[in-house]
Amino acid sequence: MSTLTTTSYALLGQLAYRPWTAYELAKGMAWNFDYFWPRARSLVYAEVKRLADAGFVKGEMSFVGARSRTTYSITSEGMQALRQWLATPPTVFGLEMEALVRVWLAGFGRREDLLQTLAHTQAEAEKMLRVADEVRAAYLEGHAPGQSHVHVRALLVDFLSSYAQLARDWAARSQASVARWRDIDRAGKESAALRKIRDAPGLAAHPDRRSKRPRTG
Amino acid sequence: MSTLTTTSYALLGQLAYRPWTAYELAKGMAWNFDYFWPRARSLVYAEVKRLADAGFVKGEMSFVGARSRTTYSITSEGMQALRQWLATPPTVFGLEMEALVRVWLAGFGRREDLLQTLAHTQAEAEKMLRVADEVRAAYLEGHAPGQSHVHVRALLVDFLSSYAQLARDWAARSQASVARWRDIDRAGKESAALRKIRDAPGLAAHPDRRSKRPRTG
DNA sequence: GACAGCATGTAATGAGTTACATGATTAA
DNA sequence: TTAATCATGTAACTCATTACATGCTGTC
Repeated sequence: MSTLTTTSYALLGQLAYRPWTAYELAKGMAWNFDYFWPRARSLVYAEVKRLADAGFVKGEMSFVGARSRTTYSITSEGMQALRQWLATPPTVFGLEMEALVRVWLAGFGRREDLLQTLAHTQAEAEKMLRVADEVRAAYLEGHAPGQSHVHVRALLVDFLSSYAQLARDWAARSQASVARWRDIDRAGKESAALRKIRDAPGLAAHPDRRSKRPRTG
Repeated sequence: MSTLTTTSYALLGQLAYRPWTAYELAKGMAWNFDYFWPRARSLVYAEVKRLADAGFVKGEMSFVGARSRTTYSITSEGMQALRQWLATPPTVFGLEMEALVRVWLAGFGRREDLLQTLAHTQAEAEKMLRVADEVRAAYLEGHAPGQSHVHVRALLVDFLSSYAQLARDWAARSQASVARWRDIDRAGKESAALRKIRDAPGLAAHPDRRSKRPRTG
């Protein structure tokens, strides 16, 4: 066990609250991290075993009928490792968004393909907003699973809701643009494109871009 | 060669413009896709070879001194595969953002660790905004590498700039919140957190949330 | 008593990364 | 002529995924 991965720390973090069975951990990974650190269920089983080998968690075996089940809890070494990691700077900053790859390549496909991609993105973003609504309601009503950490979870909710809204709005306005095209070719679309590029947010603050401005194109 | 990956299609897409050497392809991957489909340089060499084995691209070997160099170009089968893929629905929608994992776990670390994570995120987002500024300037001046596809690239620029702005603004306002804390514990921070959660965007449109509203908390 | 769904994993495989190696080119 | 940088890969490894296997539990 040379170094732990971000996934390892996500698991350690869940175990820092209380002991979980492997199955519960897998469910928790999906519920808590899927929108910003998605991992397959089966990886959890393997990873928590690595953590046990390294002494950061310990597993207690019990039985359900003839079947064994392991409940894991964090050790003090595990807590220490978690605390140390939290003090290091983050490494990964980025998206992984296939839809954007498709947009980059859109010129080689059909206009309808692009519209489909955008519609799909909008639908996914709206699903995310609905999930966010439920999570927000749970916190506001005081019975969210992470209620004891509301003050930090609020930062997450803020980011994820804002992101989902951004994705939805972008998909919607992009669909509106593309819907006005009659094909995927460039001809006759440059000036609108350049206007969009000019109006995109830059490093300087643009408090009310996209507001009505004199049409000078 | 059973199935191609998104990375394969990203490469095919670059080759759809013109032939490239493996080195140029690797540079292009970094330049064009790093912000939404980041992949290691070495993967490009392996992947383009797979594409050649499958007949989707063909490589032409030449020499620079004693050293060989391969220039790849797309075949008609490759173009066809690309077009077909563009007609399928996208699969992946999501972030992969370590910083958010750290926020989720922040309660187990120190307040300064959280501030560091947020500052790092803000710096990265600002770097991204600077890059976006350069890209936008290149398009507006008419000499961007992808100028012939401005009309679709404008959609990308729109998304990425908006995303970078979102990340920066979130990091900034979150730092402001956390700066007001004296420790990482929950005590005394609930009501502000709940206010933040309530004000986060939901499925319904909130055109001017976060505007001044009567303080009733 | 069977069928659906929950629970608990293992096996095989692959996509992707880091580290290494080394030739060519350019500037000091 | 050395050092830095650009160019062109290969090798070893691991993180992660998909597919499979199988036991338990409730219900019709």
